[in-house]
Amino acid sequence: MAKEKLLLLDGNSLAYRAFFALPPLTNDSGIHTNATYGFTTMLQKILEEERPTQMLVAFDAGKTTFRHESYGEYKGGRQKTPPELSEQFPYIRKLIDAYNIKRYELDLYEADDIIGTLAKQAEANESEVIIVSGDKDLTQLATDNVTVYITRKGITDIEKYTPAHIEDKYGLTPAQIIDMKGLMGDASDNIPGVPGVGEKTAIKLLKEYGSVEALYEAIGGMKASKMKEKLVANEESAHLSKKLATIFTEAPIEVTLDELAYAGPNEDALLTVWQELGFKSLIEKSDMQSTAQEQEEIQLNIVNDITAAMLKDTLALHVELENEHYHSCAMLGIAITDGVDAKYIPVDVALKSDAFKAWLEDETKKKYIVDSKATQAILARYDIKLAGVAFDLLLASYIVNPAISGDDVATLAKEFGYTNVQPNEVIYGKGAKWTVPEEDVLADHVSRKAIAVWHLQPVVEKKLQDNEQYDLYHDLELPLAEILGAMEIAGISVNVETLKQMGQALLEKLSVIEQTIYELAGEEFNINSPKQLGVILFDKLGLPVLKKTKTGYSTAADVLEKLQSEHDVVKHILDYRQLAKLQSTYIEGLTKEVHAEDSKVHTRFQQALTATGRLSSTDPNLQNIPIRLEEGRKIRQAFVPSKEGWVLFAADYSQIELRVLAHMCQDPVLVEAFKEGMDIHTRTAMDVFGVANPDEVTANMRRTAKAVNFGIIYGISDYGLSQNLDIPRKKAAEFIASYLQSFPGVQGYMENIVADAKREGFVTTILNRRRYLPEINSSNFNLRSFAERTAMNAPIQGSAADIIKKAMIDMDARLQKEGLQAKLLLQVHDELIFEAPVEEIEILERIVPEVMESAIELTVPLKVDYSHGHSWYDAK
DNA sequence: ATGCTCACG
DNA sequence: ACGTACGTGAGCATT
Repeated sequence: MAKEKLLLLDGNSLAYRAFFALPPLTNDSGIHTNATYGFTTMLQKILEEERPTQMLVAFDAGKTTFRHESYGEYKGGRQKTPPELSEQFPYIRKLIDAYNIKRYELDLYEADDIIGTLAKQAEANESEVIIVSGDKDLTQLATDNVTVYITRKGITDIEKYTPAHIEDKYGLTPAQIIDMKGLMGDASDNIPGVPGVGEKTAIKLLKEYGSVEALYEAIGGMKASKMKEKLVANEESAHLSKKLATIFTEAPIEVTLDELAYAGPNEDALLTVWQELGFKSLIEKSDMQSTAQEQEEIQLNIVNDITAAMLKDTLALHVELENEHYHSCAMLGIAITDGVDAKYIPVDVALKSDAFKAWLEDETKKKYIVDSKATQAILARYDIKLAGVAFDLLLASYIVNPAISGDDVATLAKEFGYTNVQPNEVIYGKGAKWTVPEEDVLADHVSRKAIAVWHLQPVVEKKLQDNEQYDLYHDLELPLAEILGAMEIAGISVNVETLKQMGQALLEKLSVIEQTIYELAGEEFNINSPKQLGVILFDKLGLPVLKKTKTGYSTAADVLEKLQSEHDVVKHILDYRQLAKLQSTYIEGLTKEVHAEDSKVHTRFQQALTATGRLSSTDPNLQNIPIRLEEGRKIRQAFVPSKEGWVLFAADYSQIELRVLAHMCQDPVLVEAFKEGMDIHTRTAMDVFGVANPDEVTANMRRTAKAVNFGIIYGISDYGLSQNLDIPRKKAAEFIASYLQSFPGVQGYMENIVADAKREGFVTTILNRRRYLPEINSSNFNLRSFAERTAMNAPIQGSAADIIKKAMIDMDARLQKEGLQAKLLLQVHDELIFEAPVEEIEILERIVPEVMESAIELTVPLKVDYSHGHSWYDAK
């Protein structure tokens, strides 16, 4: 018989966890759903990952348990279960039933005891057992066959406690967890323990004595101390606490293991509960949606001949593509609609119609499109210059809420309550199963997309108007899409030969370093594998473990840097890492992206992706080409102008984010510093360190001040700063306090922006871009803190993005007005890269800074630095 | 598919 | 006490 795998869930604990981890969601009928939703997602994930053969969810029974007999105050002083949670328990039971999972509760016993008892029985049967709970007490049950999963931060993130993990984490055996509880107590269960003994002390004592009993036997020999006094005075409490914390594994349960067989959910029942609770995303994700998503009939003609009458003044247009790589992929089909009926135009029919091409290029013929940039780019490959874009669903949705994910029309449409279009996955399948369907199915799908766009245009534009974001969408993002399209289509030339030579040199260097590492390590292994590297460094060579990841030892650069003095191999590994990154990502990866026809790379700028309003760049990412280290920076020598006699011209904003901050907070010292053109990090150092004269600021003071400035932009935390500067957290906290005292305007801004976010649920940028922060009022400290830091950072990063986007639009207009050949090629968050005939450099040096600096007027000046050269490397 | 690491602003 | 800097994308190893 195949080995059984038993999954035991602590129902109460997980429901509580889910309730407090998630914001207070409600469904359409006003029922709270955060606990049910969290519980469901956790369950889905664990079912998917573990595929158990047996399952049970245990619940606590009534108020009193056998523990109350020995200790009346057990779980005393607990806050009453919030009513918002109580109302969800019936649904959780319903959900469990719909999954066909056994649930069980037993009078006088807690869920822990049921779980402990069953785990023990199953282990005797040689089953594999997994226990899932939010309560670390359960870890005492871990054995070689029983793993305890404890949720951490949220509910789907799980820490797996095996005996080895417990040894690693606490230096204790699972059984000693009970002793630990006995000594330190547990406030949430009102278990007293020994006052004054916390986790650290408890572990120390247990490492020395082994158990509570052994400790008290040996206590006579312990040298006199405050701690000894406390231990002696509370001996009884320690023994009682240990008893209370001990999970009872002999509970008189009436279920047997054979009753726990799990064979999957009752899909109909589950779907019904999900619908009742309003779990739309889960319904959509599951395979059960076919029953859920009824599609209405549409009017559709497949046309073989395009007539003038079809090409109206305003139409929704959808060009369906094979995949997202619109610079290289094929078109699958085209649809147009005026909302009444749809016309599906096969690609070959469209391409041979001059009337259709003329319509596409006619500025006065208005088009409503999902993704105008993709459409512009694909048509450009057939020498068609798309004009007259009057609506872009992707951009409009993104401005309404940048968190709206995905570029699939169905996903976007659903956000606005329109469901009469299927997700791509349903039509094409995904992964290896992807196929283009029969023409009638394809025609229907593509037409539905066009119809969706037509219907959504007024809906989404209205929403933009209501939010006072129409201008941002219409005057900034929409024209920017066309400019980005032109940049992508233009591409940037890459000298493949240069890359190839660099690659050769790198390979030689790498193989030398590789051999050195093997020699120093005493064996060959895969240096690229953090797992294997960890074994070599920390097990074999015995280096101290300073940081761990979820899955093992951390071998990140900041850790290795601290280990350099411990062993010679570390330095070589750092070198290897640096060069290997260059080789794989920037030599090999980039080379693969160069188009053979024109020797250029054509990135795609994602305009509707980031949470803050920034762009991102893919295939290849041209926004993370190395610059900080010289070896990497040389990669930029391969980026060259596309024509003889041309050069690359680069212009970047100096300190744009800090200037934005100065503008928004109006702190007098910060504003003054920028107005006077001071070095801002030096100025900050003067204030933080209380130095009156810039000359007295040392390099180290400036470096610290710079880190503090970054911290301010990111939403400061003492821990973050301490990590960055590798200083004690206390020291970091002092720097921050000193900063905020010197710049009270900044402090006020930070406080206000967080308060605004808590009230409104979102923060905004200079041009009224929004970022919603649903977790800002969470009772979960981590979620809330993250949202608070985001509230501080998003307006700064987002406003900087607004500014450079506006500058790109102004710059495009200016280049046209001046009749220049210069072309904008790239944007890298705070810099613009052009190529131009060398004769135009003089004029660019005048107009580029002028346009960029006046893109949006702030109360502090914007400053732009610029340079040019025969490669991107030389434009420095 | 996911986690780790590392490249950029 | 909690457990962290903000925003991205790509390659590799591993499951």
